[in-house]
Amino acid sequence: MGRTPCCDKRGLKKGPWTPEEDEILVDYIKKNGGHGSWRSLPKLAGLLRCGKSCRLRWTNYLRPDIKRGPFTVEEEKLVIQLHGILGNRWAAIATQLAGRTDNEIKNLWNTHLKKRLICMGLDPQTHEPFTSCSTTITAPASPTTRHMAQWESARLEAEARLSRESSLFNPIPSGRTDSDYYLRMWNSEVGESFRKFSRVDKTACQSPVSQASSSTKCGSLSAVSAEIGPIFAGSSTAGSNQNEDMECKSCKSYTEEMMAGSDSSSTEDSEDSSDNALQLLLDFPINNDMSFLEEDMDKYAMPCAMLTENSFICHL
DNA sequence: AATGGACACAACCGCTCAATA
DNA sequence: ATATTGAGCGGTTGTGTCCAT
Repeated sequence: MGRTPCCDKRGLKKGPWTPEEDEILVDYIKKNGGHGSWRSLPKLAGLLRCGKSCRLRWTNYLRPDIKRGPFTVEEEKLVIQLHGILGNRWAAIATQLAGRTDNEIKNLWNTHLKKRLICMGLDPQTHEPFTSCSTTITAPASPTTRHMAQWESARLEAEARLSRESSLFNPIPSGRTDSDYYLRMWNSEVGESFRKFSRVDKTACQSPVSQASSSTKCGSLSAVSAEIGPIFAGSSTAGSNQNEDMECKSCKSYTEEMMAGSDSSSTEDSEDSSDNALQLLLDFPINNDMSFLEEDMDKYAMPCAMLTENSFICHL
């Protein structure tokens, strides 16, 4: 089927919008209680712009609910976490960040976060360590890289468990994509537990790994939280400060903080629960026991996209 | 002060999808 | 069932700004 151009481009203006054009567009939308048909809007409003251009200008810049200004640390963390689940689905990610546009998030990712992950030795697309191979996971050479690989492994395990536990209660409806499912999950009670425990919970930090392994069979939401908590709390404490792992603005400083966190864990009071959590993370087996993924795979209907996205799990 | 590279952001392009005739 | 259209999405590019040399 052929495609006609969205508009007759002859005589239409391109490039940056002027304040006058912005005003015309905003006035028109205000007066008409909405944009109506984008295709006809430019003509009706008296703009020499393509409808597509008007829509983009409105949704990315002029909309009254747009939140301007730099991204907060929490927002950056959320983008990274959601990207790990949703991939490059910027619009879907944007729905989780009030006032942020897909374009803005995409730019943030391409200019900051992607580079940060690369510096951390992680593939920005898969969030896997670059060092992983198709059959085995080998320990990265440097402690920092190894640490990040462990962090990622912990994240993937938590995601997998979260998925499996949640699927017991909310089977994926047919016709919905896996990532939609994860987004829904993210907004669910389970996701809330996930997010809550991604912040440091010192009590949970003291929970041993055995708690996590035993809870995989109990199927309760609290159990999911209990097992995710220690893992993510551990990851969060890996930085020099709790929950500060994404705060540094450069890869260098980030790496330094990671190193500082690792070093301190061996010297601080062993009763410190956050240190216990850090130790737990550092002791996370590099040849991770992912057997939990193989158990009753069919029964739990692990979404294939996730397995593909986290390909090394697939190959274990 | 001039210049060139890096960076950040806005905007455009092309594709896909859903709705509709 | 098929063709057409409008809207939305993600990738890419263009441009302005900053900073180091």
